Amino acid sequence: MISFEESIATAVAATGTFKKEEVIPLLSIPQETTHGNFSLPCFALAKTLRKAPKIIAEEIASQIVLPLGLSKVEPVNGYLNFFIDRDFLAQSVLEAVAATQLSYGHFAPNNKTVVIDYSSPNIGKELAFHHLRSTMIGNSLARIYKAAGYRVERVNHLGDWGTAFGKLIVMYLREDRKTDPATLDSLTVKELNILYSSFSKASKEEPELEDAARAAFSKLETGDVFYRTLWLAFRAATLKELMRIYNMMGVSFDHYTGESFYEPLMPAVIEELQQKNLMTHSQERDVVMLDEFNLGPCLIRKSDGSTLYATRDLAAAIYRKKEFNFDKCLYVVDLGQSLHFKQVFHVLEKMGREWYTDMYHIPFGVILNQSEDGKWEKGKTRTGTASLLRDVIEAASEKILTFIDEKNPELENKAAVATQIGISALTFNDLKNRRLMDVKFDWDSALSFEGATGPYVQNAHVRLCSIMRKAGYTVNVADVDWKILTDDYSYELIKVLSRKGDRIRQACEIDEPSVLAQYALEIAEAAHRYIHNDRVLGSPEEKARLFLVQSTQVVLENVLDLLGLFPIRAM
RNA sequence: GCCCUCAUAGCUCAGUUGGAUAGAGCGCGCCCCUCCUAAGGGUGAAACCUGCGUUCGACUCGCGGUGGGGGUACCA
Repeated sequence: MISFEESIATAVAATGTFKKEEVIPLLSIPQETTHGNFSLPCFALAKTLRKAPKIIAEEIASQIVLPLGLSKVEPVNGYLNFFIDRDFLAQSVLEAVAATQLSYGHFAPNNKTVVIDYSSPNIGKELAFHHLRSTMIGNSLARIYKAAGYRVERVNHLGDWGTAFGKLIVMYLREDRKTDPATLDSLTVKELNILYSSFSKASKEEPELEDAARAAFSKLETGDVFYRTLWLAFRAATLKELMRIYNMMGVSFDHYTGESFYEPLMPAVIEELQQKNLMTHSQERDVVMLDEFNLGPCLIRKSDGSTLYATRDLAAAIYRKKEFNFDKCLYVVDLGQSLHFKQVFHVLEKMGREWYTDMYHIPFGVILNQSEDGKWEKGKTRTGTASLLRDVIEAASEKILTFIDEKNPELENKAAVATQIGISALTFNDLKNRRLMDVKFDWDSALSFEGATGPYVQNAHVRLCSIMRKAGYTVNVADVDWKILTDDYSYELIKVLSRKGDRIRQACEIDEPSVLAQYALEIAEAAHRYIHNDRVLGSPEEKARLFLVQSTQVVLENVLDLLGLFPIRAM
């Protein structure tokens, strides 16, 4: 199918004014309905043609031969406004939806591979609310990239290696806990979390504990069997809880390759750095200097010889390139780590890995918590200022359940649906704004489900499903009279549906799920308005209108899915 | 100090890649359930941090301020 933009461009070019390739980037979609579907500003030509834009627009309008599907063109104040035939638009959009269903607006495979690293929580700590961001942004990006034609490798780069484990080990042994298999097997994240905070507290009194932790990690890294047993137990306990939450959220990964996975690969990295003469010894540590990029040094090895996360990220990047031969590799990590990624990418550059330009840090704003003196600052798991993810999910689900009891007490599987709506609400709240925006967390707004929220979008989907259910039959494309779908409400809704492909492309280009979240709101809004104004069941226009309802439902269902929201059918 | 990032209505945010009269939600004022889920629809008041610059045209791009947040060698 030839796009409207293209046929307009061809027609305009035929008048001998604009060149065809000049037109498409200039075409915009006016916000005013009275300005048509596409608008071409003619100001750019004023200089070369030595004419007023107003005159140019009028001349083109009088000479142009309208392509198929356009009903009129109108010159106004130097703009050229194009109007699409309403029934032509209805037919071309809805036929495409009918033919492609959930994959309407998706792109053909492009033979490119993208690796997306997201969620990547630290083992030994409970998931805090801020982990929702990386998890859901990454989850949505993975779905968006797939829709855009990419092969996607979803990687959970678990933080299961590093000094943190030294801390846990030190604390565990210091508290003289049992280390028999049964006890280790029944460990919970909660206990580990407490162990963590006790370490932080204790190390304030005894700073030498920090050294003990580093030593313990060093011992772990050099292969101490007993320490490794403890480490495995800590890891397993966390993973169990992690999987429970991921399942509940509908999130999954192709690879759970944590930092420890790269442990055997690190000596090669260090050797290469040495061979290429990139590593220098400074302040007792092994570093790569990055002065030429106006950056501080990248730390490769501590004074006791153990590695840091930059070392492991280098090994991981090299491994991923070899394993997946990616065209892009994304790191969905908060903006506080942008320096770290800049350093890692530049070290790769210095190592001669020319694919370092395919590595992208996809930063997002941090969750801010209000402290007692009223200032907003980054929450800390350690000090307990950050809320736990499972607590927030639980509170959201509970609140939704009271809604259901009030509005639709007969609903089946109330509790399960409430959880799905609750999680979707939190997810949507996280995705609806540009990812770089900081999020000020407070319980009231996190649990506010009125207005532009997940439940609003889900409700639109539910109402569409409800109409379809009550109709009891589905309409075939061949039986639709397109002329019926030309009133203002149908037309506005169809226009929204027609933009799906554009939105997917844009969301993918700028790695921004909020593009689709805003789009979901647009669909929901147009759908709510449509079914409020155009009665479907029992009306003379029932067939055509029901077909529009079906089409809208399919489009919305997939958009919800691309965002990682549950497209529920009853609430 | 240096680096990154954000600034639009009372509050929380959109703004189609530089285009015409800057849009929503919450809150505030009204209206609409004998009507497919009122978790809805309609309607009113209300805004581009500041100064230069680029441009036919700037909320959007560039430079300088101001304010919030984050980062800045052995945590991740």
